[in-house]
Amino acid sequence: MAKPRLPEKRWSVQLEKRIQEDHFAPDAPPRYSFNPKSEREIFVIDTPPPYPSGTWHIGAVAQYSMIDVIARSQRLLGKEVYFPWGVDRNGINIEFTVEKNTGRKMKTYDRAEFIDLCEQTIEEFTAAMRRTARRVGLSCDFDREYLTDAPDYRAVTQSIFVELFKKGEIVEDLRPNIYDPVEGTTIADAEVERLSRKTRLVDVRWTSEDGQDVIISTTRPELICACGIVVVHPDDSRYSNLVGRKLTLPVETKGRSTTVVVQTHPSVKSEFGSGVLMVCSFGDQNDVSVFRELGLDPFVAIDLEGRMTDLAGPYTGMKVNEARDAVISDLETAGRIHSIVVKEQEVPVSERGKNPVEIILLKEWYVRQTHMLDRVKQLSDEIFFHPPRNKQFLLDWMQNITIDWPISRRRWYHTEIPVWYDQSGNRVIVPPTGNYVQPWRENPPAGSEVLDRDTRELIGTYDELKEELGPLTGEEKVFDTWMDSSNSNLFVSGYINNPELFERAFPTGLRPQGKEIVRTWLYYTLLKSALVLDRPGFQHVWIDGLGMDPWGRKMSKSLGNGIDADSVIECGADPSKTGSWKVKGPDGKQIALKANKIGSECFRLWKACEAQVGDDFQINPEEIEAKYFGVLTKMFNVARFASQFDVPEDLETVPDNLLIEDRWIIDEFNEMVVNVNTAWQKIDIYTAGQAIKNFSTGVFPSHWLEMVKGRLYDGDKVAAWTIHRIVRDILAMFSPICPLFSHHISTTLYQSSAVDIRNHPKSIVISIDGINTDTTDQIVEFNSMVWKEKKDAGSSLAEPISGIDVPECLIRFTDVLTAMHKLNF
RNA sequence: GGACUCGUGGUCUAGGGGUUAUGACGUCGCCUUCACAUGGCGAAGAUCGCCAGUUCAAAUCUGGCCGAGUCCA
Repeated sequence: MAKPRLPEKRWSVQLEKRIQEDHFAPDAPPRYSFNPKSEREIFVIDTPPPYPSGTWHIGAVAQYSMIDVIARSQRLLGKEVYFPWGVDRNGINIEFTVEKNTGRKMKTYDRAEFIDLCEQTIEEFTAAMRRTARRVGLSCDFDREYLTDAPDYRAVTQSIFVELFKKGEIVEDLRPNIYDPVEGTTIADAEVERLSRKTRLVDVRWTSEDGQDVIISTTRPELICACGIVVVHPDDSRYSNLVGRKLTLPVETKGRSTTVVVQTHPSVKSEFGSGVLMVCSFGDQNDVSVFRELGLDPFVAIDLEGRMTDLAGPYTGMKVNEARDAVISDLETAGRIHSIVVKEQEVPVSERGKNPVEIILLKEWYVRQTHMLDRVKQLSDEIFFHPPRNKQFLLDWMQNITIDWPISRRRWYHTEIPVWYDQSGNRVIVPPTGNYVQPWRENPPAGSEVLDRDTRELIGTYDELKEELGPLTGEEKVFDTWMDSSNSNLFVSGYINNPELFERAFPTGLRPQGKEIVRTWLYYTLLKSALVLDRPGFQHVWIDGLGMDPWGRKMSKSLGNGIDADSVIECGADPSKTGSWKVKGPDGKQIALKANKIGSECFRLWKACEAQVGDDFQINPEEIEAKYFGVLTKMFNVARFASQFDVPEDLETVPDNLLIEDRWIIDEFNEMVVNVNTAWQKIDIYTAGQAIKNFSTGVFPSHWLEMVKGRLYDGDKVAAWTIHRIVRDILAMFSPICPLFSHHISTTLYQSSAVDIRNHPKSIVISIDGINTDTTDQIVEFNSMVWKEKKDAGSSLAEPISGIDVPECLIRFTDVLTAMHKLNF
């Protein structure tokens, strides 16, 4: 046997790691940089900028590798791909981390000092994330890294804010807001989640003006002071005599009427409690909508610190929980408690802080959205969704939207709202486009404009009016981080910073993301693109499922079923470093999973071939190794086998003396090429992966290779051409899925890297005379039959056999099959 | 409580009115060492979650139920 040019006997994670390190070495050529001036079709991917929190969830890494597969396959199709590397660094998470690390609450710090601490901390996390990104072979343009907390990014967020403010799409208003009293900030609907808690459902006896007793159930007795009305269901005959009567509030209050009137409302559930509902400003979203519907004036019962206001009379100044206890005990003393039941209740809490939220009247900034929902939906009809059914998540969410998007937050490590107020408070100053400003610590830059605060009418330039504005007050509030994130497509496509590129790149080529953030990231982005440009934000939206534990449950700390990304990627990176995972199963028992070798290429191959886009996928390292490491080994061995035969100088020109078996395998290969190419164009990773895997580990080595071994060993140039042409092209098509693997083999065998190829392999033009759609099945069937015969006869495959005829349908393959099996007649 | 998605051999998966229901992993038996035991041949293993309906015909369509998951109230 000639010496194979691939010296390694097999694919290994050690080898993978060496290739990876070379590939991303500081002095390695920049293979993946984006050229905005390129003549090629521009394809911008609006990658989800990960939030550096210390660990990168394995499901997210899997998803990110698939985005890389898309980026690489689009390059292979000849497009100029911009696969940005962005990091999302704004937000309350890092503030919490700093608070936890230092044991000090944010508001005890000097603002500038706290911001510096956040920046340092997030930079450490970011560095780890950059390493992992390269380790899994992401072909991002790392040199153009963008950070959402950097001045250039924040400038875009602020500029878009100013633009929308001038257009009247952003307004300031006093409205009920969801508020986290512990963290002291407003949050949006999308940031609320529900936790199950034990709550006391208190049945309180109220009395009407004519002396009737009425039982009203409530979990929020401390809010009786904010009760604006009592309602019953219009069909509830038990209470029809009450409607229109007045009830006396059962607790002491201050500065308000001591009675409320009873009315009917269809939202009341008659079977809940006594069927009588007190509506307070604001116990929950239903209260908000009833208040709005009936045109009631809300009472302010809870202040920004989460304490009761003067309205609560004797309870003024108490925290909500204290007030609840006090009210219950006073009601008890007054004999007004009918009963108390402890119930499981779902309590709305803030997603980040897990604190029970309150609804509070606050002056905040809003992006108007309720008037845009139809338009956003229309525009989204122009976008291709992958898979189409996942569009439903977006539609469902949009159907639930009833209020505008509150965007101001009372936090610090976020993009500042770029507004100053003049002395009178009637005029605002906003910066010119492209500036990043921090109003809490600086004055407006030159070129700022002065606008009427209500009408947004331009009054003049800041430079002219400086003197008459009086001392300015800078806005202290900041933006919801989704205000930054929802610009990501505009930012990466060149909006504001590169108009020439933007012209060509928008709507952004692709938004890939997980389905769990459809209601936030995707929706807000589409809303922004609609408000700013009245255009769809994307050409394609690719919505993937979530990575689950081996039993199909969400991975979470509380379940103890998490699997760390690094442990899978580094599994087998040196022989002593095998993987073992202790995971809590559904029955609560610890289960140990073990694997010897996985690595990033195997991990990527698994995700590409295992899960259709959009479905949740179970992550089980044992299975990844068992099912996919062997595929890499097989493909590696095929290439290694080929590498012992000289590579023809011209792999482009098709030899005119191909034998029938060569033309047959080329015909099979051609079919695969077409399938893979079509799949890449449709952003269908699964189909492409399956097609490549099946051909490369199936009929190609098992049948064709066995047929032509003899010719190859005899130095047949035509067989060598065929094997090298096919292997070379397979590597190109495979490079999006396993780039390091393909890169290594292709550079070793063909002196040029598969990952640099910018045109998809084409079908090889040949005559298919003598080959039809059944040929492959017939060959497989015949070969299997002969192998079985030999096995049954107890002879080795290398031994001759007699008594077998080549069937009529394969008559043109007689020579090759006879030689292959050593058939004697 | 609601919406959406999903239930196909032990595990994962394809298919989507008529097929001997696809393939992979695993299991079992046999073989082999000339690229590859990371290989080859073969076997066992599925009433396609349950029930009803539509139809000449249902894993596939419809409805209900059960189970899982995600999201929401």
